[in-house]
Amino acid sequence: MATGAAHSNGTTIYSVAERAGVSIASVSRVLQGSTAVSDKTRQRVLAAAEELKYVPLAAARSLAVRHHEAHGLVLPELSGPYYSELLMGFESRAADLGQSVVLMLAQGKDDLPGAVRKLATRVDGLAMLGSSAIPESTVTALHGSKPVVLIAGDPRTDVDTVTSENTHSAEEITSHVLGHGRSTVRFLGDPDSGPDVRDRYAGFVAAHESLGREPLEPVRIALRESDGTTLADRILSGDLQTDAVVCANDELALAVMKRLREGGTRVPDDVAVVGWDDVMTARYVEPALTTVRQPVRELGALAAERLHRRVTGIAVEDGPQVIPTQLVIRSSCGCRPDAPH
Amino acid sequence: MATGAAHSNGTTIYSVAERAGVSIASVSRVLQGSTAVSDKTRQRVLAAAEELKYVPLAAARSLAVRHHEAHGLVLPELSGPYYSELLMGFESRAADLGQSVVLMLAQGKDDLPGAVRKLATRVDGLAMLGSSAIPESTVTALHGSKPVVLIAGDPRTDVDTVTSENTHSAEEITSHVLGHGRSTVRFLGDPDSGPDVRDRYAGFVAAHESLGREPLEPVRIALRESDGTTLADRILSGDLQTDAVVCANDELALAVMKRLREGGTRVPDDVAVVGWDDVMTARYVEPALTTVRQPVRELGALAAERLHRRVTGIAVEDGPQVIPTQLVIRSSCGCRPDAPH
DNA sequence: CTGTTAGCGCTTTCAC
DNA sequence: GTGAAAGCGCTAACAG
Repeated sequence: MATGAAHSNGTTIYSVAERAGVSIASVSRVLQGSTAVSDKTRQRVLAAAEELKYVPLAAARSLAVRHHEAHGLVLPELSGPYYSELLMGFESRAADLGQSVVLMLAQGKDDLPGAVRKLATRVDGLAMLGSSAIPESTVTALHGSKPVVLIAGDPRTDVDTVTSENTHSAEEITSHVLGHGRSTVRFLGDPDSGPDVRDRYAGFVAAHESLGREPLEPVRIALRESDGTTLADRILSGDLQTDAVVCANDELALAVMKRLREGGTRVPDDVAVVGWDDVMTARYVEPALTTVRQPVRELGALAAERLHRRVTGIAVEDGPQVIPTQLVIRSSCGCRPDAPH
Repeated sequence: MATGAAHSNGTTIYSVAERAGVSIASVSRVLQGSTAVSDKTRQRVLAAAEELKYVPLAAARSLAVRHHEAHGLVLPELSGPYYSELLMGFESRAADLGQSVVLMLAQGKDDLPGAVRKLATRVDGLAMLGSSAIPESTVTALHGSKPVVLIAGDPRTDVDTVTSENTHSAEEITSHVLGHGRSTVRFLGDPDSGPDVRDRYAGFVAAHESLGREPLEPVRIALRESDGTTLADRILSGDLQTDAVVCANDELALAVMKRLREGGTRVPDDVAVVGWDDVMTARYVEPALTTVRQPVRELGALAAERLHRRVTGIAVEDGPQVIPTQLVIRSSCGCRPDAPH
């Protein structure tokens, strides 16, 4: 075989071997930290590799070893701090484990299943977010051929899942609002948009029931600023009656609160507002937003680790992994600043 | 050669060929949309591929064609909306161009140059952000072996660069503040932290000079919330005198403004505050933040496209590419709400 | 139009 | 301990 040129650096295992005066097998051995190699050979190879700044071509290595040392991650999109944090956690842990991460955003792909299958072709496994943007069928189809871990999706028995706690925290924050003496508290968000919103609504319902109260139907709107504004207008116009809203995320809560105040409604006096996520803005607004903080970065890290264990075949305790969240009491719920509860 | 099993789907080009009753060459041909293939063969192959859900193994293909159909992107980190937007734009355009994106975050890598070299091994080219977190030497080293495009870095002649406009906008926003009759306006941010901050300061200086005023030295602090708070304390204590601050980003501006108000200083009456980026929070705070909006997503898309052109050898108009920004006047500069200028 | 075959760069037996 | 050689799955000449 010829001493192939080409490739990024231009240097191949052949160049290194030649330079070191050994066979490519030896080069491969020392670079893989493999078995017995004489110290002399090792030195020569190391030196040559260093001088040539040799880095094995990933594709060639992948083909030979039949894995990619890369994790796939598919997220709906990237707006807001949630996905970014998740991604940071994921990338960080993946990198620690020596895995590259190839990222794919579902948004704007017209053939998501196809794109995912193509993605699967260059990674050892993939993590994907459970949401309406990423149909469960997509993960089901993959599972069996490649390890998959579902993030913030439905706990399933057939696929690894990592989630942050939803139901209990939702019950807690709802109870807190109810505890402020509110009578008509509404849940803002569509339980069908994804497992997390669904579970938060479940907690909302539970809080009511444990007090013997009748929970209201959810107000099914998307978790975007614009939807919050529109909704606030409905409250202002008297179209929707309420004295407290439990929002499925902060973006929504913030938008509602802002518009409500612009319209002359007092928050929390007239209507209390609470959110979910604890985004940066939450503590900047007046009144500061009561919300639930999720350890999102950790969630991402966990997903990467879990995936890696599956890929490498390390035994993994089965079952869904759920990590706890934290209620953050500020003022928008009716508590006074710096004097919660 | 045996009919290899293995791989994600388990199906290889051999399985497809066998199933279709043709040679692997024919399979490859129709799948590459290559030259003359009989309609009959095409149908059979297509059918077989479909039934087997065959997707070529990326590594094998890469090795054969000697490119990866993937773009690398290295970012410092991912907090705040800036990088996320950039990434979304990049991913979106890259996907449109049929490129996967493998992402690397500089943060936390102790051997960044090494990591980048390894990354370079699995992509056709990479885009990286110009910042102090990613030394220019890193890109210089790569350039020559792989196409590189620098985002928001120093316009260089040896490397492709895409940037959003800084100096002129900075001059504009500073002039605006000066126009409000402020006498001691300060620039918050470290010009040495990166090309963008440096250019913004240059605009700050220019604004002063064109009015025959003496610009103050920059207050060199990092663009983080905590640094803003600390700085606001210095103003409150009288340690630092000023009646207007031009901040190098919104996060900083927001933090300063918040602390100032907590300390009883009126914004904008006592001190005006303006920022840069137009993050979500900017329009939620009271007073709403005057700032500069950057088309960040577009910047990312541009980077992906430029990179792709380089990779594929399409002729590219040389020279730095800079896209315009937009001054967003709200109230924190001294303008009254809904009655700018 | 189609099949055979020679690599792409790397890992890994298998002999020596 | 070390080299020769056989693949990994795919593409691209090269003959028919």
